[in-house]
Order: sequence, then structure tokens, then C-alpha cells
Amino acid sequence: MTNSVFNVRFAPSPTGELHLGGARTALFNWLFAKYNNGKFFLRIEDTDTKRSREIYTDQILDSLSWLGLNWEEPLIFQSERLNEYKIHIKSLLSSGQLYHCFCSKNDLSELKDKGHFKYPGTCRELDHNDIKTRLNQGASFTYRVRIPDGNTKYEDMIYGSINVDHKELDDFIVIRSDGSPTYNFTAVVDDHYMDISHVIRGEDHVSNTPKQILLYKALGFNVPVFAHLPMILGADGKRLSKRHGAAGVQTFREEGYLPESLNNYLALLGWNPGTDEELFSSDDLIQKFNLSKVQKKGAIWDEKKMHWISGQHMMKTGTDHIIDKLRFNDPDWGKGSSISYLVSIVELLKVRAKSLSEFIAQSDYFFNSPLSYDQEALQKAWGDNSVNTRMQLLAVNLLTLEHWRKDYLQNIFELFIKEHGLGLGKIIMPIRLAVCGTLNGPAVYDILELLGKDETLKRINVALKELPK
RNA sequence: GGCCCGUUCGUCUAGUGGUUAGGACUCAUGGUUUUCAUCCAUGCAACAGGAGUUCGAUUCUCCUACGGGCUACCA
Repeated sequence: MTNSVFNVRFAPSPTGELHLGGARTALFNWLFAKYNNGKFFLRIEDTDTKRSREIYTDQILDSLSWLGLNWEEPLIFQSERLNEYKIHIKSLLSSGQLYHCFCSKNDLSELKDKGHFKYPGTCRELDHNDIKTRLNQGASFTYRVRIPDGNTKYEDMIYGSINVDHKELDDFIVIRSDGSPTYNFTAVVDDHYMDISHVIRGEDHVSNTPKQILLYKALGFNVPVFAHLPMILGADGKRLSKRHGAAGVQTFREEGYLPESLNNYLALLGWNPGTDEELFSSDDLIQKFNLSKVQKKGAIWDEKKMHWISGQHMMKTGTDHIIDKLRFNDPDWGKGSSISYLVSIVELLKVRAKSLSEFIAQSDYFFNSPLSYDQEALQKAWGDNSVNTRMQLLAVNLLTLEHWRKDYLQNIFELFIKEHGLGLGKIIMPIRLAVCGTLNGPAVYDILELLGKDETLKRINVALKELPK
């Protein structure tokens, strides 16, 4: 079981975008490969021609590269390995490990409806001539595996020892009536040809594993090591899906989360480093990640924690980097502004915005005068006309200020309140409202300094005309 | 129905045959801040239930309950 080769793969089927569960499986495979100096491959399982779409392959690849989970060439498509499948079917057939099944889909599903969950073995021991006759008549058929008596045991890197009696296993289909191979067979052949040493996948595959091991052995292949990852669940404890809202990687990208944040949280769901640390860059994860610390039970996706992690990453991320990302997410962001202006804005918002979208929303008043005033804030800060009088006076003071710097601004404000016997809030709140349209944000002096004298006075004058209402 | 897997605060988790069962997120309160955020402090909050083993079980065993997965000519 000790391997010197570490080849792993992520094998999505292109029937939808990359969802969180898939992303985590990919991440864990990637981390395992990187840590062990192994190789991380990608295989597109496109044998379900009815549901597979090329567009999804592109989307999945796109999401994966956004997450930074780079894979080895070549990219494998199952549909391109049809020849190998044929060869191995032939060999299984000739050694009697496969048999023709002529049962119709309808008959079988009727049986199931009646409570017979297992294939009854109708065609398991068909007479040779019988088969020939039916074949000559052009009857449609599938190939099933003749499961031998006994049991299959394997050592899961996460779940430990798992033992299944063959009595529990169905003679499952490997070739459909249209001649196409099924998953349990293709996965085995592919993993063999790709020289996969460790199969790391979702827990939903645990019960497939004995079937696949049987196939590995029947084909004379080496059996890889298996590791099954617990599921990611929604708040209702059910497997995470579109029903739960944001379940696709693209959504998180669009909402302005950094890939490192997603990786970080994904890793923390069902794994812990054995210390109290929770914040990791992807490179940190490579060093710290270990399959043996992976949980057995499913973990519920917690939007709030994801958001917190994202905020933490934002604070640590370099300002230049954030600016690049912001411009990438919204090409119009900061258009026409100097780079130093943008740097100052991002510096101010870094501890406040927890995602790129929040940056964009919260930075709006640095580029545009407020279109409207927050109602609640208006009540609080500019309730009556006495504020107008006050602001008018203050505006005059500001007008005379020559050096528009935050320390001078602060000076003016402080003199003003002393002179009029007011609390600071009495002038700062209305200013905020006039300039930002909201009461929340960075220090008012910082905002005013950045905005500049003209813009500040302009906005105050607009507010003086429009408020209170 | 059968088989497999699981069960520590609301959530993610640490942990041990004897602990005040620890941390993080959330929430609440207080401090810092002109506001918000940050930061700091404090607080609320958990070993699913029942037997057994044991001097002693959250920890080991069994049973029950609950949850999840599989039981496809999907992957």
C-alpha cells in the first residue's frame, strides 16, 4: 500500500457547472498531489451523451483555473477511450466474467416498484444456444458482471476498513443496450490507463468501490488506494445543491470572493490542521493539508463563516492586487481616476469590505455624488432646519480653508464645535450624509480630503438645497 | 425494504478512561472609534438516548433513535 507514485484525478461529468462539492473534491486532490510531489489530472466523464454539454466542460475548466487548481496535460475525455473499453470488455467476456442480459428496462423497473431491489439474475445462467438465438433475432441486450461469491474488503484512507459481502452487490451493467459503457467500468479502465494511485472522491462513491475493486481484479489491474470525502450539506442537512442557493463556484466568483478565500473555507469544511489556525493561503494549505485529519461526517455550508474568511483575506491582500481584481470584476470601476486615488480608497475600505462587490458598492461615493439619502440616516442626522443653519456656517469655514488636508479639516471641525458648544456628531453626521448619502464609512476627514475641496462643498450645497424634506 | 457510513455548543471543529469539555463563526453585552468596519474583553451555548465493561465513561462494546449515502441501461 505504500506508494511512491502519487497520481490523482478529478473526474467531473460535464452536466452542469462546477459546484462546491466538486470544487472541494478537486481541491483535496490537488493539495494531496502538490504535497506529495505527485500529479493532478483532470478527466471529463462525458459518456452520458444525453446530459453532457461541451459548454459545461468549458465552465468547469474555467472555474478550476480561477481557483488556481492547475492540472497536468493531457486533459482526458472518456469519450476518447472507447477503443480500450472495447478491448477489455472482450477479455472479460471471454473469461466468462460478463454475461448477456436480455431483460428490458421496463420489466426491471416494474420489479423494483414491487419491492424487489436486486436484479433477480434472470439471464445469469442462460443457455449458450438460447443466447445465440436471441442475438440472431436482433434482441437488444446489456452486459452484466457475474459477481462471484465472497466478499470485498478495502482500507479507506478516511473511513478505515470497509467490508462488503458480494451478496449485497448486484450483477451490475457495464455495457448498455446501445453499446455504451457505464461509469463503474469506465472509471476503472480510465484510472488504470492514467496510472492513478489514489482515488479521492465523494462519499457517495463508497458503495461503488467494491464493485470497482472487483473489476480491477477481473481485469488484472492494480487496485488504487481509496479515500472518500464527506459530503457538503445545505442548512437542512441534505446534500448541497442548487436548491440551497449559491452552490456553484461561478456565483462566488461573481459575488466577488477571492479564490483563496473559497479554497480556505472549502478546506476547513471537513478538515482541520490540528491547530487553532483557520486562515490559509493556498500555498499554506499545500503544506498543512493532510487526509488523515479529514472528517467522516458531512459538513453544513455556512455562508456567514465564508463571509468572515473572505473579509480576513481581504484585509491581508495587497492593495494593488485588490485594485486589479476590482477592475477585472467591473471594468468601469474607478475609470478616469488616478491610481493614487484608487489606492487611497482601497486602503480605507480594506477593513470594511468583505468581498469585491462590497468594495464596489462601498466605494461608490468616491466617484459619484449621492443620488439619494438614506432615510434612516436622514432622520438621525438632518432632522430639521437648524442643521441647515449650522451647515451653512461650517461651509463658509471650509471655503476659507487653504490647505485641504485632513489634519486641517479636523482642526476646523474642532474649533467649530467649541465655538458653538456642540458635540462633534452634530456636524460630522450631516456632513457624512451630504457627502456620502449614508452615515457609515471611513473617517470623515479621510473622505473629505480624498474628495477634495470643490467636490465636498458642491455636495454640501446640494444637500443644503434639498434637506430637510 | 436491504447494505454502508455517521452523531461534541445553532454551525465548523479540538479533545480525553478521571478536563471548569477547548477554539472559531454567529449572536448578545461592554471598551476603542464622530459612524460603520476593524481590534480587544466578557457572556450565551454541546458530548442523541438506553444498557453493558469499569472504581470511574463524552471517550470502549452493544442496542435504539436520528441523519446521510448507495441500491440506474447517471456519473
